[in-house]
Amino acid sequence: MDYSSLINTSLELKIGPVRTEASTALKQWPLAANDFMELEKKVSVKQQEKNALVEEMNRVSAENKKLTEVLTAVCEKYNALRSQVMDYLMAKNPERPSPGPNSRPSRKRKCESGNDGAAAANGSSGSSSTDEEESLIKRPRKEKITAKISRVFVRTERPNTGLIVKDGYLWRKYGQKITRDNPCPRAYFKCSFDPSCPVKKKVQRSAKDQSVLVSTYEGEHNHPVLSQADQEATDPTCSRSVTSLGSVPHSNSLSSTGPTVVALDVTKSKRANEGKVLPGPKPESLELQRLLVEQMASSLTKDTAFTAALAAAISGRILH
DNA sequence: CGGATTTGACCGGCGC
DNA sequence: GCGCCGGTCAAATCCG
Repeated sequence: MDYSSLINTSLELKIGPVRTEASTALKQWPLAANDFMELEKKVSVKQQEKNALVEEMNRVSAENKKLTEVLTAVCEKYNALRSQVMDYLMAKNPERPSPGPNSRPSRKRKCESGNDGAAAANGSSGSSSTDEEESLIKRPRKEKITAKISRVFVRTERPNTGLIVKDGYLWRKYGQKITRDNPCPRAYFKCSFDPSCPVKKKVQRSAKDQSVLVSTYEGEHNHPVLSQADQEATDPTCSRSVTSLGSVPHSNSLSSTGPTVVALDVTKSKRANEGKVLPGPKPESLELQRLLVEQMASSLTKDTAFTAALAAAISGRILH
């Protein structure tokens, strides 16, 4: 990305005309010739400074370009490494996350860690016969649910729209809870399209960035995604792009080896509630460009040499 | 009036 | 064994 092409570095300082004015003045008032000679020298010095500034700006632009490339590479490597670590941890200790001083936040039900949902049902084996019947009913379902876990990040522009992630399926909210590590409530959804569908969904705003909704899918749908007509009947704001998003729990879920992290950004969608998979770097690059322009403008205004040249150009134009 | 949502209570796993 | 915490249930409430 060449920022120099984005910024007009010439700034149209009109230094040239100042020199011609000085030459004309020389002819008209010979007594002031020495003063104008000095002025001419100063103008040429300013011109050199301007060239140096342009050169410096080009150099900084090239440096920024290199840094952006390095940052992109680092991000890619980080994501790859992170998924490898997750795979390794889950393969090494599938029942529980690795213990440690920070293990407290990960103290969750086993079913969330992606494997042992039957343990919860087995825990009630010592109770009454009705409980046993319940656990017999619940056990196979839980085993199914914990088969696949996927996680989806959805950025939303409207923080007050609630914990609704349009993904092409029908969900019924059955609970909401405020968790310890996040001030935002977590909503629990079941698939309501088919009562026998074992899929569950948890939606919670990210603690770090509350514009990001984190939805965690557990299990696999035993029915196809809603048709476009069905989606529009249930939610008129749904669009074709939502249909593609609806396949996320299938296409991005992993086996019990670990969760998948998918970054989705709907801020660029025409409608706020649309979900759309977008390549990450593009909006970031635009933001980076804007930031760079602002920083360059800021540094230029702080540069006394530049402001002096600018003042000379303006005064020359006014005198002219 | 029926389905969806809300919300407080309850259950069970887990760490201490 | 106790208390904390996440997950689920179910009655109450809302809404079209």
